[in-house]
Amino acid sequence: MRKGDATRVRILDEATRQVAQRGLIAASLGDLAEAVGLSKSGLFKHFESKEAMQLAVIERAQEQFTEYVWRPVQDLPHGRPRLQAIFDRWLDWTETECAAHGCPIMALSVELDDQPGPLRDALQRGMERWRRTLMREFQAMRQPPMAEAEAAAAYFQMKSYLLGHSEAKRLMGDPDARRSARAAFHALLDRSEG
Amino acid sequence: MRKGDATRVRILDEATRQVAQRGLIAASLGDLAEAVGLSKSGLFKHFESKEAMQLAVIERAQEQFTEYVWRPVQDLPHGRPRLQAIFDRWLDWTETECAAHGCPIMALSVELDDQPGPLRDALQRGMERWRRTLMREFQAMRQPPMAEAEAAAAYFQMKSYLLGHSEAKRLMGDPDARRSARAAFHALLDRSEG
DNA sequence: CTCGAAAGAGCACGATCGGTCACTTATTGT
DNA sequence: ACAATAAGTGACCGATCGTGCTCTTTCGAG
Repeated sequence: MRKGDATRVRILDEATRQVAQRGLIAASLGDLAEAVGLSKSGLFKHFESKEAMQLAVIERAQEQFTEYVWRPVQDLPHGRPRLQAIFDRWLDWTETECAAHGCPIMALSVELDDQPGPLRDALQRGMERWRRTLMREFQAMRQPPMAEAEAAAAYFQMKSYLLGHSEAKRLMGDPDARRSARAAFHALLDRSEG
Repeated sequence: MRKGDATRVRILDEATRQVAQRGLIAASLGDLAEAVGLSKSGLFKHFESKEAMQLAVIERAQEQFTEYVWRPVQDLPHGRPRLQAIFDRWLDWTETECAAHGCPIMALSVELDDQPGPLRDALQRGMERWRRTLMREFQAMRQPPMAEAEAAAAYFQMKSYLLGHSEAKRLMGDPDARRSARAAFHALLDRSEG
């Protein structure tokens, strides 16, 4: 039961890459098996169905994101220092980690946003948790903490700048994308500070 | 030669819907033919290949967007009034026009952003033109016109809010998405005004 | 009205899709 | 070390993919 788990992770990591590049539907078991170095049926034995694998991919992608963006900042002080570090780390995620194949979470977002079901639910759950986390960081910028509505507005803008950065950088090839995003975000932090 | 053109438009409109929902690769000629009421080969005669059709879909989607967002505002005064109208119209595009199947342009953006070739080029071209148009509107907010770099920064934020709105509304089902986006955008306009 | 051309139907192709099954090989607990 | 079980293989299924081909229907210019 131990070797199987290692293989399963290898499959999911490769699947995450292919999903980021081609989307959930277009990522085929055949290509995936070849990339991992397994036969199609050998790979398939690790999952009950393709949808089960897709679900696992969604969880894995969010795990990777958390590992990359959240882990390095979780010892920083709450509020502005942590928010700045998260933002920069998120930019790195988009520009470096996802440079070759795209961001799996963004690919999933666009693909699943009009497709109800357990897959979308899993994605929404993870993103909602992450949103609550970031809102708490905004609230911690002030003493007493800012109102929930204001934190929600701040989160909306932060997330927007990150989406804007991704499009500008990845699709449009804008070399100033990172600078634009950071400038906008720092202005937001200034506005949010008491 | 006239009936063929009408059919071609019917095909492209339906194809645009399917591309918005499932993506370029996953939108199949079989389903498309059935939805339009043609045989697969009858439909195929209107295009040299699937890629040629995909290219036509990209052009058509941008045409639809321009028609919906730009046309109704082009008689308004330059600067703030027109920008406000564009933003609201764009929100309508996302919330109403694309409610059922998603925004084709956003689907194309995510799918093509790491896939060089004529398809991505066509998409980039259209979006760059639209960006220049919006930047000119920002510049027209001031006398003398604001610097190009500042207009670029303003455009970046505007586009970001629209992306944020789409994700909040469509994926997360946030009922406040429109309000959040409008509030952020109006604050941006205030900041941008001389 | 006629006739050539355009529009479309029907069929078939090789490839690939997700998925199953019987079988062999490798790993693990005892 | 040995039996039990997990991991992985290969052949195969029906369905569907994009794309040709030939044939029929429909249209529009003269």
